[in-house]
Amino acid sequence: MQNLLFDYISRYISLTEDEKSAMADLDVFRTVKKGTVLLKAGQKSRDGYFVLKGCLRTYYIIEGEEKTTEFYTEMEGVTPNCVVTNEPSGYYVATTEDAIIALSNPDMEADMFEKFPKFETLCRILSEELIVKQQTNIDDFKTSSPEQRYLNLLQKRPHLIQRVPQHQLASYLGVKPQSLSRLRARILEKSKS
Amino acid sequence: MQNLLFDYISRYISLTEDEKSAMADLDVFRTVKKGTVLLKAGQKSRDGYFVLKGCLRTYYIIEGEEKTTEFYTEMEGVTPNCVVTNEPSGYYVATTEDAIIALSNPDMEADMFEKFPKFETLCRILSEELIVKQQTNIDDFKTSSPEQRYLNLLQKRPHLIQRVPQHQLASYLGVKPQSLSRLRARILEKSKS
DNA sequence: CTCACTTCTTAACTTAAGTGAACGTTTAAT
DNA sequence: ATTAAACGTTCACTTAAGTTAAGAAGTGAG
Repeated sequence: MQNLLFDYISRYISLTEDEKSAMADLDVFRTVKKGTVLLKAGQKSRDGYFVLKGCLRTYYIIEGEEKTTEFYTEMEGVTPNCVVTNEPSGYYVATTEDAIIALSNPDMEADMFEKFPKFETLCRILSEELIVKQQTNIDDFKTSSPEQRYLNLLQKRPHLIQRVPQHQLASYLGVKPQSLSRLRARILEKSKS
Repeated sequence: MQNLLFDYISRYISLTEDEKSAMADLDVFRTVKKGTVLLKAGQKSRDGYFVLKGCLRTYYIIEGEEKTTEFYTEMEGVTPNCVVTNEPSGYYVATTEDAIIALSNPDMEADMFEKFPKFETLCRILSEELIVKQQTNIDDFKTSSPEQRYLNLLQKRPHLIQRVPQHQLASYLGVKPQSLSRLRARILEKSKS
């Protein structure tokens, strides 16, 4: 597990043995069973989650209905709004599979930043990269129809379609499960002719 | 202008006179006429834009149609994807009004980070904040209908509706101009009864 | 192993957005 | 000032998503 994380970080900055052992001392890894809710809407938490294995899902409950807004798989991380704003979380975070995650929190980060300024650079770079990814994401969503979004997902994250329940996927695509079924049937129909 | 920017930054970190004058030396301010395209899709640029006055719009041209994805007004900034990824820009950036903006670019930032590490902290904090804002944004969009989005906008950025042409607003809300007209008529009808 | 529950799909009907067109109004260019 | 272009609204029609309901398939708890 350690190595997965080190390899990931090494893509951005080089790590000395000192830095690696400081990270190891933090004891950040957790194994989490499928279906575990890590954070509930309305709660405050200081924890960010980085997925080493498995899948996390963020969702809202609006008028009794779950609205899935994102899936996080290997080498992706979530920092819930509450960690940054110190207000109650807007959404739930749960595992959709058995998972291994790394936890982070602002205090831990501040410590690391002080000891190893390099980590702050890492975080800045990761943040900037994430901003671009998020922007691309929202732009793709805004500029395409549910059908296009599904085809897009099929291209960009084909594994997701296998890995997560259809009704969560539907909600993620911004439609009802029935519409996702229909939309897939429609696509299949087109590809025949 | 300087002071607007300093005041904004002071919300996050305190600035010494040294730091202020280093910033002043950068000569970042530009006045831009309404309708100016600052960046075209397909181009590479190293410039980020921070709006001091006026309004910027980002949009795609997809199958000959403009798709507006965001408006940036006072004290909001855009860093086009190309600045971070060094790939061609996905979208256009243009002014919708006469504007005063501050330019930034990675080289300038790197210089400042070296001289004043405080600025890297500032950028990290701003980035983290932006990530949360973006997430909230996309979540709101995903979990609501065009009508709800319009009502939401009416609450959160009422000025935008006055400031910006309807067809750009429609596109921003994910519908055609005709649908925005209809949707507004529908809302008006409801509020009567 | 069975029963209950969740999930996925299909169908018929309703509602809202897309499309194409018309028309009056505003804006911009010459 | 005139004229063309762009803009916003309305309408009739088409298409796709929401809703409600039903049934088949898969899953899990006891």
